[in-house]
Amino acid sequence: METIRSHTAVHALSALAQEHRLAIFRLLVQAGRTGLPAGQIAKQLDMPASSLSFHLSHLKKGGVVSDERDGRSIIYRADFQAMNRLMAFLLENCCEGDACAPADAK
Amino acid sequence: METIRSHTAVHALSALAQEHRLAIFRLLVQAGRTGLPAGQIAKQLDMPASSLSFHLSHLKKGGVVSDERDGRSIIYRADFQAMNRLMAFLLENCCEGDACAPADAK
DNA sequence: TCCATATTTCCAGTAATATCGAAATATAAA
DNA sequence: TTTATATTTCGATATTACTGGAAATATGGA
Repeated sequence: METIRSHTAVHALSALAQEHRLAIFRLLVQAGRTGLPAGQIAKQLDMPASSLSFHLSHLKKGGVVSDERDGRSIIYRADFQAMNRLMAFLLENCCEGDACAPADAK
Repeated sequence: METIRSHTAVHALSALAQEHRLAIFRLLVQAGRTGLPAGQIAKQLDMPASSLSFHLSHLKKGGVVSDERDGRSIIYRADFQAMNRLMAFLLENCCEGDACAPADAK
């Protein structure tokens, strides 16, 4: 797995660091590979189309979701690879190689 | 492992969603259980004491680091348990129980 | 072509966040 | 008790983010 840069991680994190966007992302996580069209997300989370669109583009720029047009809908999906890279980055080189605190903390 | 609430996750994520704070956090991750005094962090990342303090308190409020006074220094440590909870929350109930996309994406 | 549906872009107002010097606080050493 | 060190709080300013209605764009169906 390739490693990411710090500012890439910041973008991903700030994409997720907002109630609405986190809710959108988690909905997409649950939807899995199938994903969800924007309209479905708007309906399930009860938000105005313009707000949703604003947040979706933020999530996309942050690299944590992808989009694909399907007819007049646009399907959004969580990017699981990106998430795994982000998590690896957060705990990179942890604990100076000692008995690993993250692992023990589980 | 207990589960966290959405707004707890947002606080943790926005704590990490900033270049300086992410750098501080990753430094603390590398330091492991030992942690680092604020002054050491300031020196290694070359930032003004007031800025560092602002960011440290943000990280603390976000629950991703803890602090402990030691003489006139204050030792900061990454909270690995909190991180594990956060990561679990992000991928909660993924993929409707199908073959799991996050696992495959590794 | 003309209309309906799905989504995005634009805009302006409002709110939240980042910065860092100076002053304040807490602890330890002389 | 005076002085030095470590860190935080205050305050003013600058920047960035959030919101949602209205208009624009893209697609598909009649």
